[in-house]
Amino acid sequence: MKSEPDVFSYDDLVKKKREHWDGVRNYTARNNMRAMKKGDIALFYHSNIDKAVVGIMKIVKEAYQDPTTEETAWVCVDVAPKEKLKNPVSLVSIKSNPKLANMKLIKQGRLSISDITKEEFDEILNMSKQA
DNA sequence: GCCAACGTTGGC
DNA sequence: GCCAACGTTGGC
Repeated sequence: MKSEPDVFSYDDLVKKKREHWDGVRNYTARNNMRAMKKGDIALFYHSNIDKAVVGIMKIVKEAYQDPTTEETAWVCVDVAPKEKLKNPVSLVSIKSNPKLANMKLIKQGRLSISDITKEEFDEILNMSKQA
């Protein structure tokens, strides 16, 4: 899940303990949120300035009506911080890792919420443990 | 600041 | 139902 860090960063989430992931106005991203289950984990990606995966979150509330709009088409989920990565995993390093060549993050760059395989997730975690 | 990618909208 | 025009996102 992507956010611009100058608007809402992983550290902001840590401070707030939990937050609604609202304002999504893209059907694919919305469908991905609808597929989320309570207890699922997700990566927090800083777009624009950082361009790096910075932390792990967990889904604490499944998709419900987005309070920022009257339109019933849109939903949000609630997320909470789980673990901050010791070393952020940059977009450049993700792109240079052949195991991650098929990641939606790369293949569909504009999509703000994309799904990820367990293999990709584990690979990102591995990379975050290296300096 | 530019541009590529791509989703959305509206005319036909 | 197709497609051109337009708007938005995000990397560079």
